[in-house]
Amino acid sequence: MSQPSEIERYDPLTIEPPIAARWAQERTYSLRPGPHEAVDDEAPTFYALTMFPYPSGDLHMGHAEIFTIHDALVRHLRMNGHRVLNPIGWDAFGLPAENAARNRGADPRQWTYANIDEQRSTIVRLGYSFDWDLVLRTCDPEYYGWTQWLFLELFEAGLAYRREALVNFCPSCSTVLANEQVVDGACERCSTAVGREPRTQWFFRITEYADELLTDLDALDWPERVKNAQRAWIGRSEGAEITFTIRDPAHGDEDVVVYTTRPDTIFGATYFVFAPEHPAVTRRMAGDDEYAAFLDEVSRRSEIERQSGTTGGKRGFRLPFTVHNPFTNEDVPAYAADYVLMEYGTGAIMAVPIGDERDFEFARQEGLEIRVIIRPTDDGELLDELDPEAMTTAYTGPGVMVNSGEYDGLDVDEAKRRIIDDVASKGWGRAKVNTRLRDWLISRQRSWGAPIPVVHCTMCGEVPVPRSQLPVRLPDDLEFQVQGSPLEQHPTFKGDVTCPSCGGADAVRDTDTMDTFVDSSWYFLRFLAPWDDTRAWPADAADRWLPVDQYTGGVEHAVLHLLYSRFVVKAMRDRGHLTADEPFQALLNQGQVIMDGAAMSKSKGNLVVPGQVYETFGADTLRGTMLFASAPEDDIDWADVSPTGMNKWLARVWRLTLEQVARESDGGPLLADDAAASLRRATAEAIVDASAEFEARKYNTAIAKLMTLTNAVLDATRQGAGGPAVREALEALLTMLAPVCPFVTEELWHRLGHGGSVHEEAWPRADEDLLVDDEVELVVQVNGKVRGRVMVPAGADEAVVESTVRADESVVGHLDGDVVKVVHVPDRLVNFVVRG
RNA sequence: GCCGGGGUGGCCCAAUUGGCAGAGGCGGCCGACUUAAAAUCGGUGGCAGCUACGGGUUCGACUCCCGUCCCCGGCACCA
Repeated sequence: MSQPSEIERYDPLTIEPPIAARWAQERTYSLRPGPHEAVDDEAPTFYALTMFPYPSGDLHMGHAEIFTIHDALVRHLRMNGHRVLNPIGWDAFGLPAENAARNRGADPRQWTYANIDEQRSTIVRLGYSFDWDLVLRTCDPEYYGWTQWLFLELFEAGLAYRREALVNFCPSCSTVLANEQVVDGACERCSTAVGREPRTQWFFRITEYADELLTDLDALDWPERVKNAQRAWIGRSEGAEITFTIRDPAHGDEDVVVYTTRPDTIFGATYFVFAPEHPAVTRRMAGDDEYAAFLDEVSRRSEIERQSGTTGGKRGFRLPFTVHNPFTNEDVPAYAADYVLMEYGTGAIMAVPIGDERDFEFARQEGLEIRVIIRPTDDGELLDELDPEAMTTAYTGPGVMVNSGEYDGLDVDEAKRRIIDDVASKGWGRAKVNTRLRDWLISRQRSWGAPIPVVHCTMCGEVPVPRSQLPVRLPDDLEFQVQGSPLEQHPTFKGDVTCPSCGGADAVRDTDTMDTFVDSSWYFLRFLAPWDDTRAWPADAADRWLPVDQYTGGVEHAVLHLLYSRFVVKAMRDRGHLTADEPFQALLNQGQVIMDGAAMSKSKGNLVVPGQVYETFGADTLRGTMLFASAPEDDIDWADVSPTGMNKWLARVWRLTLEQVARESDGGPLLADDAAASLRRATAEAIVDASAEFEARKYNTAIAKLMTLTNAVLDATRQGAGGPAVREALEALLTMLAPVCPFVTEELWHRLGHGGSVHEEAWPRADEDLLVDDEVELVVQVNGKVRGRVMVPAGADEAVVESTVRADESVVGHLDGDVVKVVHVPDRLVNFVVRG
């Protein structure tokens, strides 16, 4: 038997770095031929993608988790014969770089690239098998020139347009603020109250695709909660638009349209509400100081509420005119109130307190009439009439119409249909589908982003920059420590341009940049050929690889990034640049890495960084710990996991392998036949079990199966014996562990005498013959309680089982009384139902 | 309020979807080796009443149904 002292210690810090360096240097994991090349090959293709990181510093634990899950998937797929596209890049434009520039005078480009270099070396060190020939950074002109191309495509399709919108504006800093820079309604830098200022902004017309974005969700293999979040965000509803009339002796009458999902309740409309900024109201109220004050208060308040998440009560303003309801032919009071939003529907509503909780609350608050127009029913049975005095909330359940003229007695659903028909035939309105999805505001008054490729000419108006002049480069010498926009104030960027259309000099560049979500809405396409300076992506490659087969990333992007990417793919499809309908077929949201039940953060002092782990135990231990801690979708509480335990297991695998190597060279003792047979069986079982777990991407339980196999090897070799069965077990163990712990498995594979890489091995197949049993153990239950177990021939029928049980003294004692029924599950259990 | 995910040994967590409740790990305790310690190795976990609680369906329920409690995450005046 080998003495422990002769066995080399497991020393990951020595074995890992050279292997990592070799993989990076030799481009071991580059896809060859590249993704842009068609291959005549039977290997199935698989596009695996992780949400690319933002380079705000070195990798954190969250990155390590997402990359580890992703890399285990990728390596497992490769071993199963897939041709895997596995690129990596950086989402490199954005506010943190600009803030570093403003606050510390750093050059955002240097700051960003330095962080990317750091992240890149950590990625290499941790053994993630990305394709280093397919790398992109969204802040490179070679990338953002094509982001600008995308803008032009959307512009030409009529999907990019400009209109006025309210933006956050700090009067003291004289700059526009992003939403996250507004804290409790004040500027985060100077605490001045932030105003909402109208400014002309670029939008992408994502609402054009609302229906398709909604219906196509059904076919995606995404977590239900993400699909639900998108459904809620799109917010489709069916109803009607109905025209009411403002009765205003002072300014004249005017038609005003409302949107409602409950046209059936129109006879209960006892007042009318406009959004405070509704043009029909602001026009009439111009010069009214009281109204101006109301508007101001409401806009400020809504900003605070939006930031703090509180709802508070409703603010209303009684308007000096009435509104006429075409159905009841009556004039009702008109209000402006903050609970009606200008951006949704038509910005005006008919208020039905009896049937709408918000209207009910406002009516109570203002002492307005609550008119009963529905008689509740339950399964068609009439219930008591509603009593507005006694009600504390609106009634939104089923019922029949009352006090509703010709519609009295109709079921609400029927009334709804009838009223929509009548509205249309009388010319008072029409059926209408609405969504709460708004067009995507992409203008950012920031300078570390892709410039919007448009020139504003006094003669020609908005003129897109010709594709031949892309990219519109960000100047190298931006001065960030200024008030307002650095791009706007740059000496030449804005003004040094002639109109691409008329050639006139009376033109300026647009000085806004695009939302960074634009950058990330198409990067998965650029990966197909990031070096190609003749096109954004090769269409044939897009057809070959899209949609992405597995996208892995955090839930924080449940709506925006994932929705924008879907929109871009559909728009590009309609422009003929690809044929896929969707960017990401399957989505995996990994859990968070937390600490003691709370999010990790520097300020809480509970931050663990990957370096602390891999510099102590090595990358394999970090990776193994991550995957073993929980299923990929579940959170990992770092306080509950044990890198030490993982490290001990890997050291055990190390020792067992080297002992076997030593035995083979010294000619050590062989296992007894029965020990060898039972180890071979354990190996076959482990292959079957672990393979299933890997297929299901349950890496935590997959590792548990590999630990079980390790224990079987340990058990078999306890007396120092070895032989082919041990080698077979170890080789199966190492190949299956390879996707999780790529370094130690590679090293041990070589120690076992193999010249090639373990990562190029095929996934092991179990010898099925080893798994068939002649005899199986059957559980014996009496009245559902386990009373014993018996050995029976595999596949034994009920008669054989029963006679075996009756011959077994240990259980037969429980069988006194009449056996009423026998339930037999072959090879599993038998249950005797006894009475008496 | 709405939507989603949970509640199983001291702890993290499994359980082929209705079929032996504990796989794997952490920790603890006991033991072997050692002069001793570390490392390594072995052993060790719920009694008729056990899977948050109360009912139900079933030969059989962690699993399905009804009700209740608690925890986490997201959305939230969208007419």
